[in-house]
Amino acid sequence: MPELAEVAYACRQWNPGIGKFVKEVYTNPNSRVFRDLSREQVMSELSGAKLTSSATHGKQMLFKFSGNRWLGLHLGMTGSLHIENSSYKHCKQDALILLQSKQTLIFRDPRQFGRLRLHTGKEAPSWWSELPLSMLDSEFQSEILDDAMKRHSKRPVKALLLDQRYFQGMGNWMADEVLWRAHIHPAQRCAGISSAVRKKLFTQIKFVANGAMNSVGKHGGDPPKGWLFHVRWKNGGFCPKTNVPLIREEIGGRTSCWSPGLQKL
DNA sequence: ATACCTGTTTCCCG
DNA sequence: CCGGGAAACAGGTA
Repeated sequence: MPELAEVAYACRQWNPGIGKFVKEVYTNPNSRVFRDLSREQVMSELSGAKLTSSATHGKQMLFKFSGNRWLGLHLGMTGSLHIENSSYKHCKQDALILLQSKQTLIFRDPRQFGRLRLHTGKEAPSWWSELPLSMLDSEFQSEILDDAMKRHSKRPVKALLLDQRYFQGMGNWMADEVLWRAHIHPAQRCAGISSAVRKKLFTQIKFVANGAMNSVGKHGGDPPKGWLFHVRWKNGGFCPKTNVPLIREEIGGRTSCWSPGLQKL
């Protein structure tokens, strides 16, 4: 379930492995997550290396190993990280396994939309250091939203929110949550949004990003009670604010859920 | 059997 | 060159 806060939580699953050496590496020869690199290189570079730190930025993860090795990891649609004891036997969906003396670190991804990257160097790779500002950063301010909306004036606002160039870590459920709170219809074109409504939108982007980190990001469970999240997954849900039946429809290429009346075109 | 899916990249169009 | 949208990727689940 990998959006901003779920990625942060997933990343922490490997924390018990920090400071420990990797004895052995398993790579699944059939997994597409290796499409940008060679499995042989992953095995040779990570075998014997010590995991020294981990970090996330939006949906991206970066693990640092001794010997100036770096492993970039993206969970895609169905990726997940796990930790098991050292007698763990891999299953079909496991893409990468780092075997340590006391535990096994697992990257599992049945649908294989995730991806791995390798980098060697004193500094983190440029694709990481050049990522757009995080929504959680105090420097993430409304000008970013204003500029994006100006540039993409014809796009439905829902599609803009999902654009990782501007909103690192925003995913489908977060975007629906934000628009529901800001009372904006997901199909609304950016050009049709007033600066007053834009302000509300920015406030809710920050609120949902921070709120998700403080709930999902901490314990890995669901967001707080009352969030749209709990009722948006399937047809038949009701708006937590107005108790009116919700609408689900594809907008901007993704299933969107909104509350008619509250969010009008 | 069929439809659906918490993401990203690539390709095509204007 | 750009912005915008659809298709493709793949397999588990309902």
